[in-house]
Amino acid sequence: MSVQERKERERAARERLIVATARELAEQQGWDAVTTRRLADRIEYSQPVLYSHFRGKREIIGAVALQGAAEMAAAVRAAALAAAGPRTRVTALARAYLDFAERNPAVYDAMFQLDGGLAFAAEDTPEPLKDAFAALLESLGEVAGDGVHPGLFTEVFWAALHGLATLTRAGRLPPAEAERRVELLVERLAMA
Amino acid sequence: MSVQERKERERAARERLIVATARELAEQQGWDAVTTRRLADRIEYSQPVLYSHFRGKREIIGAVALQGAAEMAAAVRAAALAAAGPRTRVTALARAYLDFAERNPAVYDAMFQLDGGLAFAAEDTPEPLKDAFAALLESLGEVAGDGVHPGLFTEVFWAALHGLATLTRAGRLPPAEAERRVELLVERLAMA
DNA sequence: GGTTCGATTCTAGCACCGCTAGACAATCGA
DNA sequence: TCGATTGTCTAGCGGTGCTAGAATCGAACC
Repeated sequence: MSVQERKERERAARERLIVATARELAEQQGWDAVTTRRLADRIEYSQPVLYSHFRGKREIIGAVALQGAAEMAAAVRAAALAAAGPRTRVTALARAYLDFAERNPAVYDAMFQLDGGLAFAAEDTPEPLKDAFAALLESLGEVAGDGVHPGLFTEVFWAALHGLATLTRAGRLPPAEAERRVELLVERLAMA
Repeated sequence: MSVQERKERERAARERLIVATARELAEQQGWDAVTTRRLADRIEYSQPVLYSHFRGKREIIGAVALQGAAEMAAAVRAAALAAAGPRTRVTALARAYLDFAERNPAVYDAMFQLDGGLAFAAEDTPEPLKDAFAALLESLGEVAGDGVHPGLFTEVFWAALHGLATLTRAGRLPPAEAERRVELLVERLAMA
């Protein structure tokens, strides 16, 4: 009985170790460096062990993505909570979002650039993903403006943030004026 | 003399064939299917021939990206030219951009999602890329609004379009309301 | 026209990838 | 203590991007 439970605990711990190690390796050297061999080596198990926890590499990426979604939701909510009015709340939210993307590039990639085998905008979308969107909606909905559907507005605002995040990180936009771009975006999109 | 020229022509033709074939294969089956072996097979040459034209696979992706940038610039300009006022011009531009991304997903990926080894927002940025941005700037600059730097405004608008394009295609945004999102974006961002 | 020689192309192979079958070892229940 | 079950590993498959060196071709000269 207790033996069974101990095994399950150990197994769960190992699974967390795999995800944490994959994330760490990805942040350190990029997702290309996250090979099943290297990952297995780091957790000090052989390759097939990974496949007893996950169907394959993409599912590991998906696990990192879910973890990231939860953290991002928390970060966004924390930033929004610390701000006073709707307008400053949106600015804080935008900064928090972009800050998260900049500080966790590999996790952000797992969430939005790589194929983690996750469903989006569907019934079987995992809870953390839906919640991350909900976190955006909470603050953005109140500045959608009259007659504008809050969900639709959130999608547009989110897309803009996503575009800024990815283009900036890919070197497509000069980093120097990132802050001015955020200000312009909020000023125009958010109806105070 | 003429022999040398003929050889150069043939060589240039083969290079175009490589790029066109890579693009075609990528659009048909995705970039994952574009392996050096398959590509070599399709052009009816052996693998090493590819490496006498390009340093590696990433440079082939880069070549497709440049081709795509030129086409996108043309598409955007054509759409803008056919529209009357500044506001309708911007709407037409946005639709043309998203339409290009949707109809040429592999090319769009080569331009913005994959590593084609191209420099951006720098001195050594290839001409087609600078020109594509210029095409956006031409129409977007006139709706930047008072006191807003046209370049900065273009960057923000472009980022929003890029976000919509990528999130939609990745299944992160429901395709049904794409048009409404464009309308909302233009309505808010563009100062008529 | 035959021969030489340089440019061009190919064959074969490297190290690595994601993934898996089957051998082996450790652990549990009787 | 023994047998069965569970867990883990070794070894290997077919694939990847890329390259060294062999082989072939074709242009130029005698």
